Amino acid sequence: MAGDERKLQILRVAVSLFSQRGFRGTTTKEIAQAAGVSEAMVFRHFANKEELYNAILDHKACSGDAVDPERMVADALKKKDDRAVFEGLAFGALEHHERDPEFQRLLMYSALEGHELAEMFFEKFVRRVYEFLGNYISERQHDGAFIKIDSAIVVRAFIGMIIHHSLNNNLWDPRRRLLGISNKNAAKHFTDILLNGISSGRRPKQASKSGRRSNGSSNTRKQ
Amino acid sequence: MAGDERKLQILRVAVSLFSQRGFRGTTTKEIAQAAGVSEAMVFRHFANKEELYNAILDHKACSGDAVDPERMVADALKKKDDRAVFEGLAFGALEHHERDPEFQRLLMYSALEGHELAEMFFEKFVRRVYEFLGNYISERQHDGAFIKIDSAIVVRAFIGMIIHHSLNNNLWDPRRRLLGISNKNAAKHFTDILLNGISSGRRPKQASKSGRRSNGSSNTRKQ
DNA sequence: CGCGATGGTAAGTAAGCACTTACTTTGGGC
DNA sequence: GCCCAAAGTAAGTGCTTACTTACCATCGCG
Repeated sequence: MAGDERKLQILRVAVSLFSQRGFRGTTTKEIAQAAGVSEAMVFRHFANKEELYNAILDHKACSGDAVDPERMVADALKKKDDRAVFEGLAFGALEHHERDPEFQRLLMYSALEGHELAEMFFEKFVRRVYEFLGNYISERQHDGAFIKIDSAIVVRAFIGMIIHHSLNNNLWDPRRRLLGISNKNAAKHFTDILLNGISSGRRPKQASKSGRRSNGSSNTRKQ
Repeated sequence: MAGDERKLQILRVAVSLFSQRGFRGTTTKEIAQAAGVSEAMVFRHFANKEELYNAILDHKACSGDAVDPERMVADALKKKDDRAVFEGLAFGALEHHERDPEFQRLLMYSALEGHELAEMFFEKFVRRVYEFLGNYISERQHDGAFIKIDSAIVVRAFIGMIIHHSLNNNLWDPRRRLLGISNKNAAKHFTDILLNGISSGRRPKQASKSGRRSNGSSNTRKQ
């Protein structure tokens, strides 16, 4: 196998293991075994374990995975289609986390263990979401569409619903014992709550066509 | 130092270290040193590292820390004072997480590392919150006070705002770069958004006395 | 053919790990 | 004052860890 090929393969295997067990909990031997090579090969491609971990950063940033949430809802932003903005962001994030659950674990471990990866993600991603979404909300407040409230609080509330839901699905309750709904439904209902929560004036009380028999332990399953 | 005293001290030190570095990342030597005793003493009181970790469970459950969120807002529930119910829960949780930030880290590590502690917390705490809060919401929907929507989704949305906010304060953004508000304000605004979001009929558009100059990067500091 | 760059390994090494053993100190009751 | 249990330790044990060294194998190329 060619050098660069092997290097990438080791990195991918490492990402998977680091996301499962964290940096401290993953041994270089495990990584080598999972990649089907000897430990020495790992250290030929990466000077040490730390460098292997840091290489994830560049890989995740450079490879196609880098999502730009602002561009994802760019036209909705231009059209001031609030529902499309928030639901689009929510759905995009939920789908992303479902497709790549490893990444969320990796980030959580990274934050807990205090690695650069978490800090970088925060700076390059989270911060920007707060900025552009906060600005959009401010704009709509100026339009009189939203009530007056610190836009950062609104962003936190909305991101909170989404991230917490993903964290539940990926980490705490993967069997969906508490709540099992499709990402589309989740995005829709979170958006409903938020937009109703911050919209000013008369609101188009939605017909609740998906309003459900609502007892506390209902467990909507998708499909 | 008496046996039980020392045992408790070792346990407390262990909780602190486990919360900082996780189970795998904490060595028994470190625990012993932090407790000011030799490693052998740790193993006199706890058969092995795993048992020491599991002892945290009993300790956290038995000691006064065990909060019953349902009882905390019991009279608000009885009076059907929606605002008091949600704001009380939010404020209680936020204060608890601020006073004992170790616990949230411990839980996150526990969930990632797949320990019993996380599972137990989920079963004994999270599940019950979803149940009683879900039931309350269903009741209020039946009263016609809230719109029709799966109550579990509402619970998830609200818990999401709170937990995500605490997680930001404790883990991702302890310096409050994105949002620095008092727990009281956070609880109030999250409750505003949620109650506006799910209340049916005419709503008492709150006067927004605390509505703030709202630009995207505002950074309200408490005090 | 030869030969050097490249992909790969077996077998280390020193430090660190959870856990043990064999021993010393201490303090309260008779 | 003596005794013994309980509190405490120094110095291991065997295993694992991150990382190294010294060596093979295969291939393209003159």
